[in-house]
Amino acid sequence: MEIRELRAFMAVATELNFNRAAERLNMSQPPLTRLIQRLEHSLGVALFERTTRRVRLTAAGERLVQEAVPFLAQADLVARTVRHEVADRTRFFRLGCTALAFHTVLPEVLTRF
Amino acid sequence: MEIRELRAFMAVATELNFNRAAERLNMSQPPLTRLIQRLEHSLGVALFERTTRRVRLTAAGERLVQEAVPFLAQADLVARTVRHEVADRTRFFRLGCTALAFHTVLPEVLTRF
DNA sequence: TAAAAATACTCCATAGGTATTTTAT
DNA sequence: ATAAAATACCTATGGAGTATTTTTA
Repeated sequence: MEIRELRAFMAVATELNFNRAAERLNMSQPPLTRLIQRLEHSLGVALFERTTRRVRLTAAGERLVQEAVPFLAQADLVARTVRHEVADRTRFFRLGCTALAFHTVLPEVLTRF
Repeated sequence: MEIRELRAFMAVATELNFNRAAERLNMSQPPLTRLIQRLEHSLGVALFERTTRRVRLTAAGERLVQEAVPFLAQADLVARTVRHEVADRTRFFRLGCTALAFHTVLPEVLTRF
């Protein structure tokens, strides 16, 4: 189970149509079908009941919708949190020096960081 | 950011050594290095400070450890929950029939499910 | 008969492995 | 000098696309 697969799953669960979901995901329908098949295989569970006319969620699929929404939200939060950690900790500063120092003292000083 | 990458990250964060982490993950060291590089790139953040002698977590890396542990636990929970949904709903039964019915009535009955 | 999912098939990207290089102690 | 991460390179797996087939309402 990968995050990418869950995003694809949510697109299909929302549209209940593989073609439209694929378009929304900027991919074509066959790869999306295989992505969902792979997810179903890795979970050992059918997520959709599909005929060529209708796509419906199975009970397991309904449950996954409930689980995936907060889970994907948490995934976004994790990424944002880590990025912010850097923003909070990184401080920029400018360092000026004379033309002479530029190729004498400066290189040596910089190697210490 | 993918779940697989986070698992690899946790292995390195735990071992603080790419070779041992790779072994633990049943892969070789170079692909692991690239996996971590990809994760760092997708987050836009350095997670480790590495020299050839020492691997240390950056501030962002420390933060990701804190985030990844419960996140991966939730990922496992999601998968288990979905699988259980099926276990709870799926009921097996045996269906016997005569040799004659096997190729007369039975096929037609089964097509209704 | 038409709309939509699945499959077949091809191609390319990328993941993984082995060998090598680089680097810090 | 050595241990360990990074890089180069190659191969093969698998991911994406196009075209086609299948299916059911």
